[in-house]
Amino acid sequence: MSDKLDIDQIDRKILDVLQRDTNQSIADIGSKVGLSQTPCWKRIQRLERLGIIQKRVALLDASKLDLSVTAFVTISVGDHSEPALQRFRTEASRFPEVLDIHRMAGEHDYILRVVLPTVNAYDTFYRKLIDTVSVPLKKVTSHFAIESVKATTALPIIAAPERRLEAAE
Amino acid sequence: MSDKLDIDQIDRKILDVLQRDTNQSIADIGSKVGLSQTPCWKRIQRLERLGIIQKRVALLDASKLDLSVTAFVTISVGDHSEPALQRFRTEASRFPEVLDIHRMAGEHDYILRVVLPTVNAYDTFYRKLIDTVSVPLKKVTSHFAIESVKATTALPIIAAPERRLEAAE
DNA sequence: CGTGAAAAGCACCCGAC
DNA sequence: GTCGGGTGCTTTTCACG
Repeated sequence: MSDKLDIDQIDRKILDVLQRDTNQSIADIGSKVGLSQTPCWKRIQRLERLGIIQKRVALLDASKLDLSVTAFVTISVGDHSEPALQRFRTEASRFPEVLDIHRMAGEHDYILRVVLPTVNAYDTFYRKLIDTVSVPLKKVTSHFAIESVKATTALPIIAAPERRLEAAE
Repeated sequence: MSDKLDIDQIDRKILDVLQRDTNQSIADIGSKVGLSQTPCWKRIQRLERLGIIQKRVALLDASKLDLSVTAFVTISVGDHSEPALQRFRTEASRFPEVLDIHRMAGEHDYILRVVLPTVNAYDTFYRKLIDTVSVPLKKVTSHFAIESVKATTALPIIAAPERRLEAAE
């Protein structure tokens, strides 16, 4: 009824292919990982059943949707009681502009990644956030990203690809 | 030959559905946004052609893949000349552990989001990074995430859903 | 934009090897 | 694990209103 969580190298290859592009037939994926349709399909089913494949989604181009401002907000809360923390989390999570919330070790309690159309909108968001969480925030600092150098959702699951020696050197 | 970048409310609904789950038939999506198959399909094609839908991917569960450590690394580079910056970017981008690189305004030059199996692995990564970029780094600070409170790839594209009044208040 | 429908491809599920 | 095959859903493409 339940599977062990054994993931071999072929499973990892399948995952790596899928986390980069799900627009491929199972036969295609199979040939990329050295498997024929049937077993490849079975493995994918299993990986989905195990929850290792969480979901399949479309990634959109933020800049083409008027969402050019990314900000990281570091927050130190003033009240560390459980109910206060819980309230902070659920309230902050409600904002669709807040894509990620990480609880941190050390200096800050939380880091939020926020995406918005303009810096102006950030100001509005910022006030609404402080208002809504109804928890005293000790320190809130905003850091704005100007440019995205790299952005991927693909996890490093293949045994770190050996860096090839540059041919041109 | 080319389309204007006009996205109406129905397009946004389609995008919102797709950025949460691509495992649905076009008929399903259509019914969710109030469209029948054919026009819904045509809109999706257009959104793909325009590059607003960048790609379709599988999202994996990092914790089930032995990738429980997330770190944010803030970096200030010592040499701001173009070739040095360029070298830093391309070299840092090569690391599969580095999921995101943002160029920042203000205090830090860059923020990296790094995913790794253990804190031990972070140490190895850290040294390799400093070694590889071969650019003097003025200041490198590591911030570790202990817990993920929220994590989504879904952009806030629907006109901010009005916060409903809580019924229980 | 809608309907209806046809063609092709694919996911999905066999059983045999 | 492989292969071949079959069924039904879906995508993709029509014609027509």
